[in-house]
Amino acid sequence: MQHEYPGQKRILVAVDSIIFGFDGSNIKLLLVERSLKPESGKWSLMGGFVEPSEAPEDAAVRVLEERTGLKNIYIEQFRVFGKPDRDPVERTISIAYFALIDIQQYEQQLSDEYNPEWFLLNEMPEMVFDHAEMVRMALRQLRYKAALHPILFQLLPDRFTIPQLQALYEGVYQTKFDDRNFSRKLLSTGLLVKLAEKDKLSSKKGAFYYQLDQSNYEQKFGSFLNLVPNPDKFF
Amino acid sequence: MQHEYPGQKRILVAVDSIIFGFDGSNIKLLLVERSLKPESGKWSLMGGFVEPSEAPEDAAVRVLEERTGLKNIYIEQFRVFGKPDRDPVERTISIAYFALIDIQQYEQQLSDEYNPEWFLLNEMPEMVFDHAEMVRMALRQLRYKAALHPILFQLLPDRFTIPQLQALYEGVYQTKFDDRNFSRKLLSTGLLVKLAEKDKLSSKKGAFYYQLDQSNYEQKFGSFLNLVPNPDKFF
DNA sequence: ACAAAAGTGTTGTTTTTACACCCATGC
DNA sequence: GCATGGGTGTAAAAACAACACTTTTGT
Repeated sequence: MQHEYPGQKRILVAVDSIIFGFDGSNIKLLLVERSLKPESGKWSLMGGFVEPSEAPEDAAVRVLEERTGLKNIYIEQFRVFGKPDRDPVERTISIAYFALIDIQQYEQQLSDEYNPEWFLLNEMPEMVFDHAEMVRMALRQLRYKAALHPILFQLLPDRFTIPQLQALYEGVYQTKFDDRNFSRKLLSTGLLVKLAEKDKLSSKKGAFYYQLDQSNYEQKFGSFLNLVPNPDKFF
Repeated sequence: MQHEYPGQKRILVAVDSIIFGFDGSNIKLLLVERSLKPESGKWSLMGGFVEPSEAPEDAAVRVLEERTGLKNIYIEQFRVFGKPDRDPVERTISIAYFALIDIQQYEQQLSDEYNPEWFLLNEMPEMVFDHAEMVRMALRQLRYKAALHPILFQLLPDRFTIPQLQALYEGVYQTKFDDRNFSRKLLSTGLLVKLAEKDKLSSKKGAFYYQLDQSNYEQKFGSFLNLVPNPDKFF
């Protein structure tokens, strides 16, 4: 590589992805066990280095696919972690992304070459470097963003019921919402298309399946919704 | 420098700050003229490289002070721009910050060693690299964040009147707001402390000066306010 | 006295909440 | 028939928008 800006120091640039999943009842995080010294045996986010010819976002997508086999997932730049000593091996700047996936879909696509594992948020193992802080901030960001935008749909399968969606929101915010108001609020957004079929597994009456109305979804994604009462208190 | 992760390529990391100011009537951006080839003569954000021993945020603060003499200003990480070809000289990843300052205060502190100049948003000069895109996204982000959080106070002097504040909001969103509702909304936030003195320059009746209630400000900063009606339409 | 800008009052509308109640079904 | 969620109805409360009107003071 030529160094065209002389006298400047180049720095290692990594990408790390905080991968949130939902199994129908709980929010989980996908981690891998670190094999290298130091801190081998601790758990780590999915990460890798940015190659010279690739944009950071492409690197995050590539690393995710290499490590898990996952393609076409929702990913969003989140923030940079760059304290000089955050990686004791060598100064490394990390661009953190957060990713949202449907765990079912993941189980099909899964490559377990690297043995990733899902962890509940309150049962997190010891993590390398500053990854615990990254997770803390990503969760905060997820709560912030999900309070305003219909982002959590990315965690559900194509077809889902309103009670499932509510369980998801309750998992993210660790609270109970009023079922009746929640479903009415959701339906009033115009984001959902009701299907003919019902899910009969989780109740006797059965809950109708819905799908996202894709065009409304894209159009309304930018605007502020209010699916979460008193969101402030969660940050 | 030792390369402890062998086989990985290191990359230049820069910081660039989008500096918003308010002169009492208009929002402006502070730019400098680029002296180096290529693209010399075009205008550039305040930027510089991250040193090996410094955190990116510290670099942004340092560069800002070196270039403008400004200290203690509001700065916030915004996003990373990292396309491989964004800087034609050499592959460089830029961490963009946005900064908010009171132009009056700036004029006192100003070091004009680098001849920075203020530009109106609709009179922007040709800019280097991808800086025009950075500005576009920063403005969007400013509008987004200011619709939810009382961030624009950073652009005003310590003491300010409600009509001044309204002019600022109207500048940011390029709209007129209803004066009467705006002031009532603001006062109801509990963020303001009324002072005894009035500003008699801009009207006959005179408008009372206010100050931020610092403790309420910090406490309520995280929660969602609603000073901007229909904010959606601005993104 | 008049104009001009500041800021308060009033009212109708919309949004949000809280909670009662009915619905569909498997057992 | 009865227990178990799913979902709709309703009414009170809160937030919001629109706009009339009063207040202050320089000329």
